[in-house]
Amino acid sequence: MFHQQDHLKSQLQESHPASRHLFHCQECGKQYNTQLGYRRHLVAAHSAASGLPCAEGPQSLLEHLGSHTDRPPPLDDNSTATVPVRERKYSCERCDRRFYTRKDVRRHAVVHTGRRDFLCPRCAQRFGRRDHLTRHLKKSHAQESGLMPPCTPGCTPVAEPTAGTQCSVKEEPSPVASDVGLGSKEPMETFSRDMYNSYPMANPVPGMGHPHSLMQGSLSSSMGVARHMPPQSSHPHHHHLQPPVAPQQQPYSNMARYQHGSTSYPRTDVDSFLLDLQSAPPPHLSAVNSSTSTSASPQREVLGEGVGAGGDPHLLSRSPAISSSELSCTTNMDLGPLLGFLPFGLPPYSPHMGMGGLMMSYPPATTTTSPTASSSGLSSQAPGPFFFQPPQAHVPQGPGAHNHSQLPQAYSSPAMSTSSSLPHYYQAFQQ
DNA sequence: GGATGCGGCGACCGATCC
DNA sequence: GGATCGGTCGCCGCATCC
Repeated sequence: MFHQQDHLKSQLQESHPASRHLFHCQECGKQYNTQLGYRRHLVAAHSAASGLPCAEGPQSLLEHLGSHTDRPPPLDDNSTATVPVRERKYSCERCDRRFYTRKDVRRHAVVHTGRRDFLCPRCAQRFGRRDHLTRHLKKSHAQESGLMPPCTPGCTPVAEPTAGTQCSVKEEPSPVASDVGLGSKEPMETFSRDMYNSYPMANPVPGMGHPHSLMQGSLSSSMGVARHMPPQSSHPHHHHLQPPVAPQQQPYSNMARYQHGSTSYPRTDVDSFLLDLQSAPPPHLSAVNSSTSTSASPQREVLGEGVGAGGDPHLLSRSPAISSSELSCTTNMDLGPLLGFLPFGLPPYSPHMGMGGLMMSYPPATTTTSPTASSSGLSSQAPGPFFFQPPQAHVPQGPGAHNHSQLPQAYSSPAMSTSSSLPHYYQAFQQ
């Protein structure tokens, strides 16, 4: 669909969003809105005679141009004078480090949050980025499993329940992040990262037994999340409960695409979801939360509160756009206290970690599912080995069963209606 | 020297704009 | 409907650590 030039254009415009019509070719007089267009023009029309310092051919010139964009323009600009210097326009709020794109800033945020959401299913080592886990798996565990890395598309995690599973530890930000972020937009970012980077947590330690056993009556179910994902949802991007009976049918590729905050989420649904989270009442852990977590994670506060503590039990699930995996992460159970005792190299649990508690979500042990979940038939979008256990205690399902009218007043607070889309989670600290 | 952390960036995709 | 925007994913190279 899109090619390198298109993407380059996007990227360049991202770096220079206000630089439309700023690129003027002094050789032919053509103007271009974007640096990319101008570059392409240079490559296509003036690559040989443009006086570009590169002796490389046009084939590689376009790519090579990027290597020059950090440099100041030549003082005696005969031809390419108006090419602006590519600057690291996007800076990190916490360290003032600068990046070329916002996405780099976002990814960089992990450095400050200390989040390591990606857990190696074989050695329980955690990584802050998925590709790190992938690389780790390829390098360190390739021969052990003889399988494709769990996070590679096409894998069948459940076919390899313990090894071939992409794991995500819902690790909340480190104390550093908590400290730094409080003054800024860290909470939102933290949550956004939860939303985006959370992956199903398969059993990371084969010796731990069936992961389901850990979460009988998981927080997810106790919170009533995903219980009412409209099985007949007409939205193609809606994420549905994963029928526990066939989790292996979910290609990871599908999961990844939607689980990480794809922009495909219906805006309205995300809005309502954000609304719910942001307007959640003050921290008050639900019974489940209190029994499994001692940290006062804002994330959990919101999530736990919204459902478990008198809040709308449909808080999370009310937004059908939220994938089951997302729900899994947002309803993560803080297993820090538990895992702190487990001998696989996880950092000891510290109640002072705040958002840094190790959180994982496991699929429930039982295979009893609501007809809704089992019949959703949308396993392709559910995360690999991970799935939701619809709560045993059901609430009325079907359209209208979870409309906003049932929400507490706070959930419809207009003050929280500023968020407009899921990507804006990140914009909270991008701007 | 290998593993890991990190940034750069290409590929791809869905949403939105025009 | 094409162009554009904004997002995730993952590869690569480099730096650092052990």
